[in-house]
Amino acid sequence: MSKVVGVAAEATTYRDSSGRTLADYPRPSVAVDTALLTVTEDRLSVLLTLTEDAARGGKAEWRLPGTFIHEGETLAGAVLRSLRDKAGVEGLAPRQLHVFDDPSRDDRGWVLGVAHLDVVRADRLPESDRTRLIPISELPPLKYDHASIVEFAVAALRADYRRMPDAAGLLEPPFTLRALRHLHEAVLGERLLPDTFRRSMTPMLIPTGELSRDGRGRPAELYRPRAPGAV
Amino acid sequence: MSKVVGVAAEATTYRDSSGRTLADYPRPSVAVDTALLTVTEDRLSVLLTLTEDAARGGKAEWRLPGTFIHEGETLAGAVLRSLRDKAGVEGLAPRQLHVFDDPSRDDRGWVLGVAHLDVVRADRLPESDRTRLIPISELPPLKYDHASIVEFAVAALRADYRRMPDAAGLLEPPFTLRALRHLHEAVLGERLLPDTFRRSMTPMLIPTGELSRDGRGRPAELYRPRAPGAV
DNA sequence: CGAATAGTGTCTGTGAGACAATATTTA
DNA sequence: TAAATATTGTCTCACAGACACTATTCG
Repeated sequence: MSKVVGVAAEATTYRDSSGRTLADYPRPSVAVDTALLTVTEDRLSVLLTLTEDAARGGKAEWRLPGTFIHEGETLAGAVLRSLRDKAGVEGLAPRQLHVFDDPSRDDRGWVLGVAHLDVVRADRLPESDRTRLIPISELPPLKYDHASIVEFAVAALRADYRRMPDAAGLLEPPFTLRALRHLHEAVLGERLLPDTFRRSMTPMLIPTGELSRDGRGRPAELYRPRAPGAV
Repeated sequence: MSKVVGVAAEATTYRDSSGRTLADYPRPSVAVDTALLTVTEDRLSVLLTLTEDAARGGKAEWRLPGTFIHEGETLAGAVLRSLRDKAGVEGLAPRQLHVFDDPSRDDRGWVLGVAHLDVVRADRLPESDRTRLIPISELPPLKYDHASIVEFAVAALRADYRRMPDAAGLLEPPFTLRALRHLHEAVLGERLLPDTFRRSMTPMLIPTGELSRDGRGRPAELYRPRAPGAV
């Protein structure tokens, strides 16, 4: 039998009931693609990059940052690596969304795509001519099934924000209820009543006693998120 | 470079910016494992199988049915194949739950495990000496991370049943509210008040006008599930 | 003082939980 | 008729939405 390159060494030790090893069966390439969401100028936005094809004379197309998973690496590790390499962002917490498995979804071959969501404050995203922050209400056509990934990601993030204050940590504590409400309005894409919002959020916030003196009117109290599960 | 066997043919056509093809990078094996849930004797149960190791003198261990994905096959296709081959069940609707990606989770090598949930009526599950239906409250130790998969699956199914009547179609319509309530009690693992349950479910049910004459007391009306999204 | 913003009082409607009453059948 | 089950009435509580009012600051 021909020699097999580029596969896990340990995979050659195990033999199944037919005497075959894992390496004797075809394996898919596995990619991770990440919808990196953030809020800029009160709008929920996603980080897009230009395809490499553009650099080689092909048509420029927008896509989500992604990469193929390496041996010995977790999916989250691959996501962090791709975000570092393609967007220059560090230290995030990727969340797995869905595996896209249509055998013909990638014209390069048999590729499973594991969609991820990650969230980061916009000020930690460096500007670049290969990447851009686009409001999710103004998405251009995306390559592969990346538009579906953005849909999954937005739905997941909105569910989080309906459940608790600043689930993704986009706000630096302590913050005012006004700032928190503006953030939620951006994420959810709808206006919220200040009094209803306050009453629904205060059980999950700890008042600091300090006041914010930013705006014109009466100073607002500053809050910190309460540890989830606490009374 | 050495010849590569057992990989997608098309994968050799595409070359990336470094001139490499997909086949030049190591790829993981991808397995699907399925928690096949059902209700027997008013208890939520899962289908377990004995590991092949047992047949070859190894220690007998319980696991979920699973298989490696084949080329050109979808994940759902692999799940259906594994359930047909290992449990003799046909015609289900697998639902993707989560990818388990710990590089050391499988001692045979680098294997990603895509956990799935599927649901079927117990009477369609043939008896076998290699498979068993075990109530989820009495699970034995499971191989790999299969105990986590069962947890994911149970949580997903319970969320479905909290949302709508018989989300998985375990009941043959038309059915009485009593039968539906017993089913929900089995899935959720808790008692439900008959009147509260009725009022929460009737908006999603269509009364047939027919009556059931099974039990002793006043006959119960028979209902069919309303198409989701309808008024 | 007046504008602006923060925060509270309170009314209303909705829906879940709970208990009680009524309805219809079989033994 | 008595027991069993189905179905409805209704009370209470909690909470979201909505509007109005009070509180505190800056210019």
